[in-house]
Amino acid sequence: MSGQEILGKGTWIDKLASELLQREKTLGRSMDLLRVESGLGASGVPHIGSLGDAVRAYGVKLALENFGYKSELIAYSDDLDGLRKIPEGFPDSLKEHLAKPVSLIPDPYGCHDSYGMHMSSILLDGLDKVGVKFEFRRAVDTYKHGLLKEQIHTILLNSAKIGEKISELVGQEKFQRYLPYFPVCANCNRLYTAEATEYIAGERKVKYRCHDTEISSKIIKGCGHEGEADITKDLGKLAWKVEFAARWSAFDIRFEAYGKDIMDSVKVNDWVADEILQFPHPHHVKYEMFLDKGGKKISKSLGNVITAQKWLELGTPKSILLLLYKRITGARELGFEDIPSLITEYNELEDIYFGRIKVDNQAKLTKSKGLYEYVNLLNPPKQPSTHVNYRLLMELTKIFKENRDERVMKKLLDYGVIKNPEPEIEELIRLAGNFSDEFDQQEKTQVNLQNNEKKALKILVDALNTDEKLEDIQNTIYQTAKSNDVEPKDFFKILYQIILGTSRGPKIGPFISDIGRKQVAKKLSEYT
RNA sequence: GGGUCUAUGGCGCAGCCAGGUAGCGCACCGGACUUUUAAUCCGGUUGUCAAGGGUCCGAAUCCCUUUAGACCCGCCA
Repeated sequence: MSGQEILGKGTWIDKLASELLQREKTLGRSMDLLRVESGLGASGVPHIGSLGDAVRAYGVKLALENFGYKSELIAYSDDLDGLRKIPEGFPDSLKEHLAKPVSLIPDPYGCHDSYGMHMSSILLDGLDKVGVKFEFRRAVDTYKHGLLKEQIHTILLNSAKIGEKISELVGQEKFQRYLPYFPVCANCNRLYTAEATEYIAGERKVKYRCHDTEISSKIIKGCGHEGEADITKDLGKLAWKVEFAARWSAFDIRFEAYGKDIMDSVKVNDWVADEILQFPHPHHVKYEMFLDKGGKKISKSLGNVITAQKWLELGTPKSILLLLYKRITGARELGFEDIPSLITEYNELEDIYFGRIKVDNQAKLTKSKGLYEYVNLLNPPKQPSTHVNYRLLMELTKIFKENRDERVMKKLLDYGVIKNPEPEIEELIRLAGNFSDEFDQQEKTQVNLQNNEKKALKILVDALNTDEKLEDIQNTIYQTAKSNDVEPKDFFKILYQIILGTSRGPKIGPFISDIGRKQVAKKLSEYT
């Protein structure tokens, strides 16, 4: 035992926050307000990874507050980025807007002020739904109001030095030839095509020429326009390699997480912040990308995008928060099929938190309780909720497709799993139902029947159709099979295949009563 | 070229970041219930934690080396 004390609530979030505090103390900066930042992409459909960045940053904010400091999360939409590619499922009409800042492109669905806002809103909506609070900022306003003008000025004055450093740190040489600033071409409204070559410091203007460029292995035509852009008010933006640094300095950001795909950019930006802008870079944590179940990067074109909205149709907000807070290290293969186990895991954590499950190891107990608190955004409920085994719910929702809420609830009451119908349970039934519908649409199994099996099935159909009260459907099925030379085992299997599309299922007699004898008879008769 | 992650029963994975009894699901075996199906419930078997070294009273966990796989960066963001 190292004798190390447990920090805060014992999670990686607390550890990170305390590292941050330690660092700020050493730097001697004001600690009146510790801002954390999360960058939101605005050019593609936001997926769970983008959400994760903000949710985790919010966790750090909560940890800082828990340590007694004031903190704030800035959610910054990169809506001055140019559109590089039309996302899957979006209209081709966007083509004419390629390379334009996403905040200058009209919303193809007409519901927001721009394409960029449309995309950002999807993410903001996700954050609202899981309960994350933030201050929203937009790149387009930030530049328009000249909030970064001093930083841009300093960066452009030092562009030669920066270009050299970029080459040294990450081997990229283009900024030895061009300024790390992209004006929006005054003639064609395009970004990236305008290459800035000279900074007129006295006028705070850059000279540029709009020419052809290559983005995502596609040639974007420039218009040939030559002009000057005023960095304090004309539209344009810093290149990513230096933009974070400018933002950190202007907004006084003390923490920002980043994905491993932008590791190099962060390395450069840290240097620019420290050495050029004289603003000690924020504390960082790096996380891995979410991959799909085959270990492939999640990408729109592969159709494996996991959005918060879709997730929340299938699982609880807490299942997302648990996923994102349980750990940050390690590569993650992720799919919607993880939802049931996350919900189960949450219930376990709740049991630990309320002392229903004993955990001997003190450190682990603290950590589990802490994780539970973070998943509840440090505002845990006073009472444990009613737990329903999610697997049971999925089984039940698979069986009942009509009047699902009512009938599944009734079953749960019958089984004694719950005492009273509760709205939360109703919600769980809805989610589990969506999940079943989504993942249980197995192809209509072709059931090939022998003559004797057909005959047995016909007799069973007749029996089910009579109004006579059948003492025991289970028994009837069994006897019907036996008296027609069909192995009961096979006969049951056939019934499961026809009714459920699987080769196994719940005890079939009571099950048929539940669904309704006539209804089952009708379905079975299709195969006779 | 540079960088990151991963490797744990037959299969799929958790545990690792803050060292202290190697766990879960599926599969498998046994029992209960059952009219020899199924479901459910109870119990059980399965591991040199990739290999090697180091630190430590103690390592799946921390450090170094090696092997294998995956991913990211070297357009843009």
